[in-house]
Amino acid sequence: MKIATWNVNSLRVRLPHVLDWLKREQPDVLALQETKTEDANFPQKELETAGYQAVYSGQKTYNGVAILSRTSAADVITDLPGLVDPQRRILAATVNGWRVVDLYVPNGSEVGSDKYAYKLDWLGHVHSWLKLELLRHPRLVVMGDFNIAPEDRDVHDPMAWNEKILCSTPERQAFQEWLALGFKDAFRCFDQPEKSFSWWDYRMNGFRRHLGLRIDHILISSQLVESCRACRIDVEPRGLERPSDHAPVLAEFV
DNA sequence: ATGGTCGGTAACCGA
Repeated sequence: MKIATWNVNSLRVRLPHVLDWLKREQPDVLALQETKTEDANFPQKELETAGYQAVYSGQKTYNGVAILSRTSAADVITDLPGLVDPQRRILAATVNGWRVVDLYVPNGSEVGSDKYAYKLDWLGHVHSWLKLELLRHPRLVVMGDFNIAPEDRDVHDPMAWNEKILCSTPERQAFQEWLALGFKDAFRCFDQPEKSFSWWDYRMNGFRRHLGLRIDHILISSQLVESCRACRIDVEPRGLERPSDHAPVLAEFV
């Protein structure tokens, strides 16, 4: 079983990269964020031709999540009980006996802003729901764009980012509270290169200068830890012409 | 030096 997550920043623009990457990596599951595509315009045909089924929860201009899979997805959820939110950021489905949760966590804009309050509130709601989801589905994967760099080693310049958005203590605390439910950060289950990042700002030549953050994550439930064999970030697509600002993250299981 | 670059959509907003 090979699973992956990728914030594509517009599926329409990135479809060629996604199709190339699917062909090369052949994941069983790929969770996408920021598809920015209404469901009616979802490129179902192109993905089917590549051998992938898709479930999705899209909206125009902003947000949008999708789960691509080789086998069919069941029990699809797009909204949480008690969380009324027009923003399409959540998608859960059962694939091949695995519960897969695809999240596009709010960015939060700036510490102290309305969007920041929304982010923390959202993280709290999802925390409560994940607690239940973990009871229902012992084999649970939660992956996506978390918009949180969990530790200073996940930040190219921790001093510059100190208590800034994506790095603030309340955000990191929320991440730790999720882990405390019984998840492991798959990436940290293995030795990794220093300065491993998954997102680089388009501005300031961020990628070329390695000015990145690790904000895209794969959380795995305890039951899956034993069978996890690898987790890595594939920086290759970030170097392509007209790239997403995020790189895909993959995890492999026996 | 508080900038810069994308994507979507049509003057800016969000990231």
